[in-house]
Amino acid sequence: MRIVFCGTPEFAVPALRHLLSQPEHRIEAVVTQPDRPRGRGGNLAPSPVKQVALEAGLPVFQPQKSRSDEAYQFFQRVAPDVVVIVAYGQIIPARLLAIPRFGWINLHASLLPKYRGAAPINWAIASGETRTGLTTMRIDAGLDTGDMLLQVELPIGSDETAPELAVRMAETGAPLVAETLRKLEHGELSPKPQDHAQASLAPILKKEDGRIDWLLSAEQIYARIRGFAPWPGAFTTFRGQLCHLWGRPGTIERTPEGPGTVMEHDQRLVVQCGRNFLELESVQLEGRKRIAARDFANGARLLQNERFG
RNA sequence: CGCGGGGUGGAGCAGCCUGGUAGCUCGUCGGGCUCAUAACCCGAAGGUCGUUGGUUCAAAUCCAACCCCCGCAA
Repeated sequence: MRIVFCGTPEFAVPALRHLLSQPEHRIEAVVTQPDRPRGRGGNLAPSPVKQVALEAGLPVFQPQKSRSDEAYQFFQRVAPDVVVIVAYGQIIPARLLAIPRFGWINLHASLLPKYRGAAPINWAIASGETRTGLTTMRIDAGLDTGDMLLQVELPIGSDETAPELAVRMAETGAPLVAETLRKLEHGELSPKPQDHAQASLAPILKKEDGRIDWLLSAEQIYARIRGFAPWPGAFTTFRGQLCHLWGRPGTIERTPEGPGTVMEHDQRLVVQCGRNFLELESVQLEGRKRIAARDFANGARLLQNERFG
């Protein structure tokens, strides 16, 4: 089939590479987000998908807005059989959806209808899920509301972080996209409507999502540390400064002092949570490097009953 | 030139505003104590205070430029 591939971040790269390796498909062009400032210097950088596309010698199109006339004309002109869209980062207007004969096929990183939206991997981990999955679906006018095509499940490791899971999911998703296209072409798919009553949202992460609520249990906070890595991470406030934390739940015998209280216990630095304790592994104060919890305790001169938050 | 914080023995920090012989916690090494210990006691080593230049009798401290790290914003 003649394909236009839309995608932006690292997550979309395995799917693109996999399609490139399939002789029965021809990728006519790649659509990705405009080059954006990256890193502290704010220098413009191409998206990971764009880099791969350029290496492969594919034409690249980077519309500022997908609902522009320019974008509409682009798809009209290329007239692909199908558009594959993986983590592109823009909503596709309805008038574009009707252009390709086989429609728009999306790879979404959750077991739809759960975790619709931009950050399904992060929210699945942060919510404490033990399994998740990938779904291929037809794009419709809604946000991840289209009919489902194929689905695979994946377990979430008990200590797995979002970037780690994302790598596994991207690799698992790549062949799933190819299988979806093959069956689509041969009429072997039976699109399945989502049960909208069971839907949940995984909205794009905001900085404030990373702020730790010390009333949550240590297990819940640990899930968020893993799910919100590497950004926004899990942070709190220490002596008026932003303070990122890493750690895991620990069981200790200690008299509760109130949520957020930091204390040294048996050579370990622990923080009381709503239930149980978070045992800190490392700490990063704003303007400083990430350091081991032990080093932090040595330098900070903790006061009795001092707390985070 | 987007805004802001920071670079001090091996690690983490204080000192800088109000220049005047470098301090704290931990670690390392030696010794002691103990049934024992990441515990405790005694002692020691280890620092061109990011770099370069300037001001000064005197600079970690004041001024300028540069390098590196981080937070915010995207």
